[in-house]
Parts: sequence; C-alpha cells; structure tokens
Amino acid sequence: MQRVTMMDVAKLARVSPSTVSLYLRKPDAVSQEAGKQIERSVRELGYVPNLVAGGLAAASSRVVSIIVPSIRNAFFAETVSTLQTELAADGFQVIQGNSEYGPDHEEALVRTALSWAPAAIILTGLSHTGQTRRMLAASSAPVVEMWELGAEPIDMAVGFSHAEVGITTARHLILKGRRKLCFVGARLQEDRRAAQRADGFMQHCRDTGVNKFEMLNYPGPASVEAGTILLNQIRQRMPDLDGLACSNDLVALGVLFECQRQGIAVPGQISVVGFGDLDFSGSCIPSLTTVRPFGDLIGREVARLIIDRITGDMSDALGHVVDTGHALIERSSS
Amino acid sequence: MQRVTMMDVAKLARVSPSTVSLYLRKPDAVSQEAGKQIERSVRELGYVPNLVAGGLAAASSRVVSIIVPSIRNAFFAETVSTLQTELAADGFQVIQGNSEYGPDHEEALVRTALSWAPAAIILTGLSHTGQTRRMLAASSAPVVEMWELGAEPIDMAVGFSHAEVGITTARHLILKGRRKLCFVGARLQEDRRAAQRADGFMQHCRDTGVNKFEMLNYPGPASVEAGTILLNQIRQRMPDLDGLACSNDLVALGVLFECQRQGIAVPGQISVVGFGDLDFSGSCIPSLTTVRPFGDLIGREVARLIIDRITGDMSDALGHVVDTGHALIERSSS
DNA sequence: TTGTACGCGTTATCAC
DNA sequence: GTGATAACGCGTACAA
Repeated sequence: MQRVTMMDVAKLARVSPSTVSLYLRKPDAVSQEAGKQIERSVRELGYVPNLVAGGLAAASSRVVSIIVPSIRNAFFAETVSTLQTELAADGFQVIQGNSEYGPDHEEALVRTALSWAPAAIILTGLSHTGQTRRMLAASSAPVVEMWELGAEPIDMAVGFSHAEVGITTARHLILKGRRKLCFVGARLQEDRRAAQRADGFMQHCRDTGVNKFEMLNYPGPASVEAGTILLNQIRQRMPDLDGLACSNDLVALGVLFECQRQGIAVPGQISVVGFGDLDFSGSCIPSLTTVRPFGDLIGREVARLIIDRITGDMSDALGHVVDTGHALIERSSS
Repeated sequence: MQRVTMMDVAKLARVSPSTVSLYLRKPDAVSQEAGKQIERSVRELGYVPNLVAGGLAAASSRVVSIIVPSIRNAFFAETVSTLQTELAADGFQVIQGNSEYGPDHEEALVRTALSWAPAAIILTGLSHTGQTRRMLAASSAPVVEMWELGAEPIDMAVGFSHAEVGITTARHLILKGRRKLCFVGARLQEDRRAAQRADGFMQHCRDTGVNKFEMLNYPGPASVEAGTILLNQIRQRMPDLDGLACSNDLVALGVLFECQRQGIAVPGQISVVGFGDLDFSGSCIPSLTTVRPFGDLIGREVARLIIDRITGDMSDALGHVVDTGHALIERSSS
C-alpha cells in the first residue's frame, strides 16, 4: 500500500507534482535548487514511485514478461537469470511464467502477460497456438522468441538451429568411427527442440549411410535416472551399440554412471555425446563431450534487442533474427 | 498497448461498465442474460482486462514479488517454480529478482518490488539491511521470508534450521564411526545459510569431542569443480580425513569424482554427505547420502500462507512460522 | 440488479 | 523552468 505519494513530495519541496514528476524522469529539465529540494524531500519521506500508476498514465509499463517451459531446467535458468540482470540494469522488471511445455498453458500465460501492457514479451521456441499468435500480433508489444531458429518468427528471434546440433552430434560420432548409433532423449513428445535435435541426428545418419541408427524416448523430464533407464533399454535393442547421443547432459550423466556400473568402457566401447555443457560435464568421469548452446549469450542478445527496439531509433523495424550458434566441446567420453 | 477496454465491452453488451466489472469479478451478482451478453462481447472483442488500471483502482496489484539469491541455484529454481504454479492458479503474477547474495542488491530489488504495490513479497533468508526492513515494515504488504528459520521474521517465515542440518550431518558421520571430519563449503562468506550449516556441524563436533574437525571454503559458487578442488585441499591438510560433509550436492559430486580419480574408496576410506538431494544424488556412484530440504514443500507452504492472508479471514494476523524440516537420506556414500 | 460519479497516482500537453 | 489540467482504465461506494 502506497503511503507517501508524489503529492507529498511536492508539498514538502514547495513545488507542483508535475515538477516532481519531471525531475524524476529528466533531472536536467528542472532548476538546480528545485532539484535539490525535491531530492531532499524524496529521501526524507522515503518516497517510492508507484509504477502501477506510472504505467497507467504512460501506457507503457516497464515490465518484460518471460515465458519458458520450466525454470527448473538449467538452460532456461541461465538465460532467465542473465535476462533478469541485464534488463534490471535498464530499469525493467521481469515477470516470469512456466509453460510446462504446454502450448495451451503458454497461451494462458501470454494472455495474463498482455494484461500488464508489458514493454516486451519473450517466449521460448517458435511453436505456439494460433490464438497466442493472434493476441501477440494484436498487441503492439515487441515479441522475442528464443532458443530456436528455423521457422518465421512473430517479430524477433534469438537462438540456434537444433537440427544442426543433431547433425553436428551425428557427424562427430561418425568421425570417431562409430556406425551403430542411437539418439536417446527425454520428453521428446513435448520438447520440440529436443525432437529437432533428434531429427537432425537421424537425418544425418540416413544421409551418410550409417549401418544402424535408432531413437529412443523417455517420456518423463530429462534426468540422470532417465539416462540409466534409457541405456538399459537401448542395449537390449542394440547390443552392438557403439555411439550414443543424448538430448541432455543430465541424461548423458546417467548413461555414464550406468556404463560404469555395468563395466561398459566409455569411450572404449561406446562414445557418448551430450547436450548443454552443464556444470558437471567437464568434471565427470569420463569428462563429457557435449554441445554448448550459449544460454547466457541468448539472454544478452535478447536483452539487447529489446532495449534497442524500445529506446533506440526505429530504423530497425521488424525481422531481427540472431543466430547464437552452438559449439561441440570434445572431451574424453567420445 | 491496450486497444479494447471495458467500456467497449459494455457498449457492445448494452450495459454499463460497472456491470461488466462486477460480472468479471462476481459473475453470480449479475443477471443471467446480462452475463451472457457480456460473455459474448468479451469473446467477440478479445477483451483482456488491464491489470495495471485494475491494480491502481484496487490499490492491490495481484503481483507477488519473489527475491532469491540466484534462480540458477536448483534449490531456489524448485521453490520458485512451485510458487509460480501455485500462485498462478489463484490469479497472481510472479515477478522475480536475483539478489546474487548481496544485501544491498536485495535492498534495491525490494525497493522496485514495492513500487508495484505487490500483493505480497517473498524474500530468501532472515538477514536483510536495516533499510530493507524499514521499507518492508512501512509497506502493508504481507512479507514471507523463506528457506531459513531461527531469528525473528519480519512477518511470516517458512523454512528450516540450517544449524540443525549441520548437526544432523555431523551426528550421522560420527554414528558411522568417523572421527576426523571436515565440512567443505562454497561461497560461505556470502551464503549465510550454508555458513549456518557449517556452524552447526562444527559446534556438534566440538560438543561431542570429535578428535579432529576442520572447515574449508571455496569462495566461488557451488559447483562440481569446487568439490574436486576442495577435496585436494583438505587431503593435504588432513591426510587421515575419514568423514566429509559438503554444503551442496554439487560439491559432493565433485568430491566423489575426485575420490574415484585418486582411488580413494567411498565410503570405505571416507564417508561423504551432501546437501540438497539434487537430481543426480540417487543415481551417482556411489549414490550420495544427503539431506533433503523439501524445496517444493517450502514453495507450497509459502503460497498457502499468502493466499490465506489475502483471501482468508484476518484471524491469522501476524507471526506465522512454518518449519518444513529436513530429512537425512542415507545412501551408499556413507 | 444496474448505473453514476469519483478517485487511484502518475504522465503528458500546454499555457504561463 | 514551472504548474494547472486532462487523461489512463478500472474499482467501488452510493444511489436508483
């Protein structure tokens, strides 16, 4: 509850509310002495501007809405954290929602996000319901879709091609002399980007005439345990498996543990490649070959795009797409 | 930018704006036919309520502000995610900030959080700057401090005693016959709760007359790599070390890897206990004995307290404290 | 049950 | 440089 208002500050400083408002936004447009008085009054009263009222009046609420599938996912936690920090530096508040990988849930989140008349809205991926796209188009808020590239973005996009990641992974395993490959993933039925990595992987196997290649899905969320389960499943179906791509480093870690448990040599018998370059990936045994997606870079680029669009000149109108790429990090597991 | 307003809906439905407003909040207080008309108009126009204006008028913005040290930390990601989901179900928006373990940074976040006239404000821990406490006291918003218990909360608190976690850990190692103990932690100089776990651990060692006990800190954030570094440091200072408590499962995992690398038997030669019960803790080799803090439960309880306070009767005035406790999960590493 | 009128705290446009 | 004044879109007595 707002106790002290701009009016109180104005009274104490013996100026009009408008002058206070002006000073708060453009200190230079006000005389030195008036400024000093206002400054003093603000501090003395402990005045905190009411951004709700400000947003109403200005019809632009320095709120940026971010919707990710799940903040528990380390990838998105990194990006959101970066975004939060970068945007806060420019005076933007971040309001965050988790879609739980559900397009309908995302639609609901977009709806309430829009009711804040946000300065910008950030979504994950390029796949949304028709209604979501319509609402977004109707609003004049800048929209950034992140963590995926490929299809046409609604407005702006920052990310990379997951299909290419799949290709990179397959190529690497083949380069290592592996010919009986498998892609194991978690939640492929919902995680569209993981599915794209799988597709890219399979396609490359097909194109290059790899002897055997399969794909296996664990319906639950990516986890170490999923990796242990998946390894056992695939070993039953492909006893001669020699190259394994995982949709997530967590899954890969589970695979490594299970290999160790069963005395399967990595990379002696099987090469393993992950995705994400998570915290542990460089330290585990054996250290994990993986693909780094640059989640922090995505966050920085998204923030830059938004700030440019809002504060910058209007020369950059629509259609901004930034490819942050990916990098294969070769370690001992392959 | 808000195109269609309540007025537009009212016109189309041939009723007054206040009737629309009433219907939107209490559908039963409006006649059937008026309701139908309004419903139809809302859908037809794609009306989205402007929460900014609503917040101003009602002087309560259905925004809940959450401030955690870092959303990258899996503990807090879990709690924030739960909170987000639970609160969204009751129509609250979550606006999130990271204090990066800095009290001054937290103060700045609280300041801007308050400028949204939030329905409630959720902080991590019980330690804040004087100015933060003052601002919070001045505002009439409900305040919940979470993930820590012990000192007097500003308003409400949900969490557990970290000192007790330290004691539990020490007791367990001693029970296992270990007498040369060490607590290794990351960021103890900033992470007050990790420091409390360390203090509880050391105090219990002192109280029970353990032969040797030390404490070691890695100044950077908790990580697997920190664990590998810390193990080497402590082994130099205590070659006969036989029991190790880690401030975080990530650190513990690093310790496990490094032990494996150096051929140190776990738990044969050294017992290892972690904290957090993270994703991998049950699946690693050996599986990790750890203390579970129930981060999701904390989220649920915080949400319940807030919703009760706001929508419930005022009988529960002040001083709500919920102890979510902790649980030792014994696995093979000890 | 429905409508009228006023106010929420701020911004923005003009005159002064 | 400064200060009235009119929105901004909606909640809420109060009256009808």
